[in-house]
Parts: sequence; structure tokens; C-alpha cells
Amino acid sequence: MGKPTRVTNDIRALRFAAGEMTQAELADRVGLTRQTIIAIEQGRYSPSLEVAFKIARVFGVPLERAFGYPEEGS
Amino acid sequence: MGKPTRVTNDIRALRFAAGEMTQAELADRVGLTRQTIIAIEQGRYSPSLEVAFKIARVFGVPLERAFGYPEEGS
DNA sequence: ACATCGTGTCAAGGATCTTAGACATCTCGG
DNA sequence: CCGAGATGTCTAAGATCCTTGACACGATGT
Repeated sequence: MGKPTRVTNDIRALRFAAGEMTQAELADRVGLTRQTIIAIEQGRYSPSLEVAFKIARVFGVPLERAFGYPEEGS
Repeated sequence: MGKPTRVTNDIRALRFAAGEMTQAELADRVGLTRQTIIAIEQGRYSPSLEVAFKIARVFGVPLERAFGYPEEGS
């Protein structure tokens, strides 16, 4: 078990907003496996920066719209 | 030998813009080692998304200002 | 000449991300 | 009922990121 990541994401919402796009389809479009999408979507770990960029591009949104990081200090 | 990353970055310029900040100091502020900063700065690999967020925060800029990803298609 | 600082290299090991395959559940349509 | 699609779990292995420690080199200052 890796440590839980502090990185958050909105990709489930983005998938539905993008015409009910399925996890398998997203995985295919991004060039990843379905497993990886599930794990990221659930916040089990944070993706590499490269993968994060690819995902954001699929939805046509800026990276910081798809992924978030909590404020310092708290 | 990992594969060379497509992710680009501006952290060297950002360091100098932030008062001649040194690699060691940046590493310390971000909570990484100096080695990691060097490798990222040279584009030898792309950092994790979490690390990318931390670096951008140190400079007080949005993530996409510190890191870039080339356009699709070519 | 000597010490110090900033940058860089190399190698080995630990931590994290990603893949592959098998399998369970739920829902929906025939 | 039965099959198919979408989501999820588990395990094991491979790839990438990150660390530790040691050492090299040029520039700067005493």
C-alpha cells in the first residue's frame, strides 16, 4: 500500500460531461490501461506529470482543472 | 536509462527570477533532494504530479507556467 | 595554495506508478 | 434466464521516480 496521495481530481465528472465517456475508452484515448484510470480516479495514487497532461488534453481542459492540490499549511 | 520525457520546464529561469535561488535551496523548500531537482531541471524525467505541484507552489505560479507539454499531432 | 559554493555525474537501492490477467458485482436488454 | 458492458478488487511483475553517498569541475574569495 502506497501512501494515500494529497492530489485530487475531477476526472469522473469530466468523463460524464464528455458524453458518458467510459473508463475503458478514456484509458484507450490516453494510452493507459483501465486499471490505471480506476486507481487515479479513486485517488489511490497520483499519476506522473506526463499522464496528467495527457488526461487533461483528452478533455480539452487545463491541467489544474482536472487535478487539484490542497493549500499549504493545513 | 529511462525514456526521455516530453515534458518541458522553466524552473531554472524561475529560480533565477526568484532571487538567485539555488538548486539546494529549492530542493530543501520543496522537500526533495538536490539530485532530483537537477534531473527534473534537465528534463531527464518528468516528476510526479505531486512534486510538480509543490515546485510550482514554491514559485507561486500555476503549474502550467512551470511545466509544459508539447502539442498533440506532431 | 586552500577552502567553499554551485553545479554536475555515477551507481545502487527503495518507493511509487503502471501493466497484465483473472475474477466478482451490478445493470440492462433479449 | 442468459449474455454483454461498465466498474471494481486482487496479485504479481515491470518501469519510472526519488534518495543516499561519493566524487569531479569551475568559479570565487582569503
